[in-house]
Amino acid sequence: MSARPAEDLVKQWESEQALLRQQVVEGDTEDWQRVPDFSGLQRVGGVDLSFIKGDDVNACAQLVVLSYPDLQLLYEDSQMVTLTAPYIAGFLAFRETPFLLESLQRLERDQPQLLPQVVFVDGNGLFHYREFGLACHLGVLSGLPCVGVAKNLLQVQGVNKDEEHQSQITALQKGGDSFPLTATSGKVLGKALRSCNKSSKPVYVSVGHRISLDTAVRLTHSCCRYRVPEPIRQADCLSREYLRKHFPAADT
DNA sequence: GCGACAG
DNA sequence: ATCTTGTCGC
Repeated sequence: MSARPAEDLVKQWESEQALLRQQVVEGDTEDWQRVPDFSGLQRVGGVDLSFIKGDDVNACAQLVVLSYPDLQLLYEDSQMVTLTAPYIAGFLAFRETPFLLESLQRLERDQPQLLPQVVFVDGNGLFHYREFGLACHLGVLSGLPCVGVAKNLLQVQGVNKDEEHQSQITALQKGGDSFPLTATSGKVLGKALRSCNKSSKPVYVSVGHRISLDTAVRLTHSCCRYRVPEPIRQADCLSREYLRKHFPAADT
């Protein structure tokens, strides 16, 4: 009698995205975002989830807060969580957001003075099928400025990884160079950024919430020691470390 | 059937 | 996301 479960779920999720989408603030809202050296910015956050091999249900949700501009670790929180929602492209937020939000809420409860002034999210923001990726979702629900940084290009709204895209990547000569990811509509949904001199493979930056695209790109570059911005990289490293420690490889 | 598919 | 160490190159 019932339709395939995923179909109804996806429709429900689509309408929820459309509703929350209206709450995204696409521009700069903070004073530090408007000055060249980001003076006034002292804490940047990063979130990530790591999984145990062969297990897509149990994961470690990680939050880190780093000092800015030194990028030293000020706070870290690892929490094992049980994921219920499936991963469906375009709906990553429904799988991950609840647990990332809980991490931020624990911090607000226990050490509110350490709350980050901006959060880097592993995934896209407005650069998304319906312009509402994980970074927007977490931004709206937390109310915090968020930046989406994806390691792989999502082919959406007319943005393709074709020869044109490849040649644009080749033209990125040094860290900080970027080019726009423009939708068929003409709207710039994000930017491909060469985040440091060493890596020729760009990262894909887009607005999550309460920040402009240009500011997001500039800030991302300023937080990169390696290809992936330090807050996300630290969150990734620490969550994997946590899993290694608490769930050692179950070999013979 | 083929290709795409953030994490 | 994860499977995977050393290795070739700058």
